[in-house]
Amino acid sequence: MGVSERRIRERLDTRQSILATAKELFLLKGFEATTIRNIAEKIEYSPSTIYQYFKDKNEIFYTLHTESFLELIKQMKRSELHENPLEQLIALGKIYVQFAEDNPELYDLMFIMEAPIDFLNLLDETQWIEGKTAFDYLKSVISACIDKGLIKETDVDSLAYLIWSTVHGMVTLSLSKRGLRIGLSNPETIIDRTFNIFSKLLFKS
Amino acid sequence: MGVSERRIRERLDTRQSILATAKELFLLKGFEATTIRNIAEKIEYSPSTIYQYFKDKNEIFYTLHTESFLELIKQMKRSELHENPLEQLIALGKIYVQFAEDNPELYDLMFIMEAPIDFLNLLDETQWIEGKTAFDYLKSVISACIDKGLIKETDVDSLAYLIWSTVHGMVTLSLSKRGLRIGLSNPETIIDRTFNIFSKLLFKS
DNA sequence: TTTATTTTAGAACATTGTTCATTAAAAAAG
DNA sequence: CTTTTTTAATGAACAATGTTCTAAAATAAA
Repeated sequence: MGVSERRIRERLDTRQSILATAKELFLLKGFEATTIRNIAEKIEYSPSTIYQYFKDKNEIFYTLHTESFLELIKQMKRSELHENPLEQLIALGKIYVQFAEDNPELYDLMFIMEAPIDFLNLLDETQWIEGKTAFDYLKSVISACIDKGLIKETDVDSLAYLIWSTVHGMVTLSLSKRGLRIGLSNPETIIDRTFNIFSKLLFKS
Repeated sequence: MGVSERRIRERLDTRQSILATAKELFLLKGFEATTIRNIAEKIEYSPSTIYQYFKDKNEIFYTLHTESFLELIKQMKRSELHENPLEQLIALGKIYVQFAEDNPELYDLMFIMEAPIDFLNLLDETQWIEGKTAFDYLKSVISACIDKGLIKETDVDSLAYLIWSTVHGMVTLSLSKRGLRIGLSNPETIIDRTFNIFSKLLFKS
């Protein structure tokens, strides 16, 4: 009997349509402005139905956060087009910044909002695998740089954390609108210029 | 007639007690969890009274944000105890990180939350003076380093933005709990170690 | 003492996330 | 084909939120 299989499929479809609609509305109106009732209305279900597919709003956040990491990792792997690990590392930084600029709401979900991490706590997961995967990838590229003598410093953890912090910092200052209106001469190019200086510092040492 | 003066004083007192209570509750329970009704109850006024002193919740946020900057700037000036601008810059970084660790909720308000900046937009203020003041202070210390030949790079704007981004990045990764659970060997010391590497990079170039 | 002004309170509104009892639908069993 | 059981979806309801509005209380001015 393929009946139960069809039912499982239908359930997954409904679940997916909830997620897709949630994502669409989030990107359109932001997280705060998107309500369960909004999502329900769009997929023509009652609000309470959504709670049969997701425990609460945080679980929707968490799921989208996980999905978004798949996309980020995919983008990050484009850096492998470069042979030189140094160029690869620079490409990685640019890809990361680009991803954040292209998907500010998703970036918020992945790296700023508390909801996904709270949900992780609920699951008793000791590791944040999505973040760890991306971080490990960064570390592997840095290790390659070290192996080829392109970077003097050898503490990979700290180096990776430094690089991540820097790009994350630049990106979040932009997203939170703190990078503007502080008297910069060319605010729109500040990330590029800062990125270049940082690269120089990193490789000339 | 000192009557009207007393009334003005009383109004300011009430306003201040609203702010103090708001701050106390924010620090205690976080922003989301603190409601207008909470604040009202604590100062033994009705919720609607608060709206005679503040336009809305965002104005309370904005005012606390401004107050907090006074405290941060005050802390930052402790760096002047050092003679050497290089040591001063390092002290500045440590003070900044310390401030964020000591006052995570306030840091959120000052550098992450949208509310204060939204309120700035409402006021048609083209400049974020609180942020600019702190940023200008950082730039002055960097300029001193450059003048003494302690840093090779000369683009002060970018250098300042780089340093700010890096410490801001480290701090926000901690506050959003993204720095843990990614497989670091000693997560509790990562900020210190990263800070040291960054200092080395900055001054040996 | 009366009038005017300012300050406070109380009730009410629209929205929010979420729950729960009930109904509708579908599948399984007879 | 009918009945029973399981599953899915709904609608009403709850408590809490920020905020507004009208009326009352308190205070100052006349």
